[in-house]
Amino acid sequence: MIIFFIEVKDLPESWKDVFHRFNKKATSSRRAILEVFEEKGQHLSAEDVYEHLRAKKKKVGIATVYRNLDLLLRMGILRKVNFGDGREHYEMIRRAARFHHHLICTRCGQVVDCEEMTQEEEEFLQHLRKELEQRQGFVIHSYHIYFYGLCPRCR
Amino acid sequence: MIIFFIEVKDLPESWKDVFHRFNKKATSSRRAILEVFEEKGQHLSAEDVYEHLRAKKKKVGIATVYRNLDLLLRMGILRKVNFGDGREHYEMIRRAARFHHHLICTRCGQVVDCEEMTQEEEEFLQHLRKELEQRQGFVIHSYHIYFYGLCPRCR
DNA sequence: ACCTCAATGAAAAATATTATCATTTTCCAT
DNA sequence: ATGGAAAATGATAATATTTTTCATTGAGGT
Repeated sequence: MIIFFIEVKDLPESWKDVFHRFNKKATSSRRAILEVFEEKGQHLSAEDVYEHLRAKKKKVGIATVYRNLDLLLRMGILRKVNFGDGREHYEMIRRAARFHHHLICTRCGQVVDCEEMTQEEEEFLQHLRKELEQRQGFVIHSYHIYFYGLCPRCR
Repeated sequence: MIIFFIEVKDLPESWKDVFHRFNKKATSSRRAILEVFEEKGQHLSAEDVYEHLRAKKKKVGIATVYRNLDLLLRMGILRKVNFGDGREHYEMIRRAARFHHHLICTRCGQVVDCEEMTQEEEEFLQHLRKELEQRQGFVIHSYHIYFYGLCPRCR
């Protein structure tokens, strides 16, 4: 019984610890924003997040949304992605580890997440990464592939 | 003598034909913008292009720069690239064919073009493309890889 | 429970991009 | 070459997105 209690209490609380590790306050806005990403998932713009929060009756100012998207970015919880529609989008890196690439329809703008790669693909990219690191003197910590084309409906 | 004349006259004129094929006028602004990309090269923002034009004593309104970047995009001469700095950048596709990836320093924002890939790399990406096309029902016409990390000075 | 400082909301400001419209330029037909 | 129709441009206004300001609120340590 006690073990059960610790489990359900501990799991949703873990973000709090993350904020504390960064000397940031685990405010209700921040938790609500993370909740949106966990529920609604992929690549949301600031406006998207703002709207989803309103839909959940959780009013957070748009400036706070922007501030916290940037914070979560610097904390390494979100990453920026861009589909050429004039606004920045964000997605959880935890999710990005599984859904790595993006396929973008250049006609209707639809964006599809592509699931994880095969072993072979993973190895290839490690190889390419090492080669670029040597050639350019960079330390590469991540990468992102965008594929452009026409979706089933537009082709 | 006649042949010589045709040659030097024809080569710099070829953009004119491209515009005509699209039923667009080969105006001096348009040619000046293309000249900037041919001289200054990679991934310029609208503002970058505008500044380079002024430096060349060629005054083109910023609105015209935006309009023509969009036109050249639709004509398939430029492509958009994005480095998360809040503005769109453009580069020539002709050049993109050789300089394919981008390496972005997440600390100072420096962007490095990476030269063309090996045969092996090219084959791998063709393979990945075909697989995605089948899995998602897309027709993929291009792709773009961004690598993120720290440049030699920031590491 | 209090106190401090970070976080927030509302609104203004800064940036980037697009639309409007009168004027200029291209280019086709003469 | 010249004239005229239509497209392109410049200047500016409008819009969209993101950031800043500053007074007020709230989190979390004591």
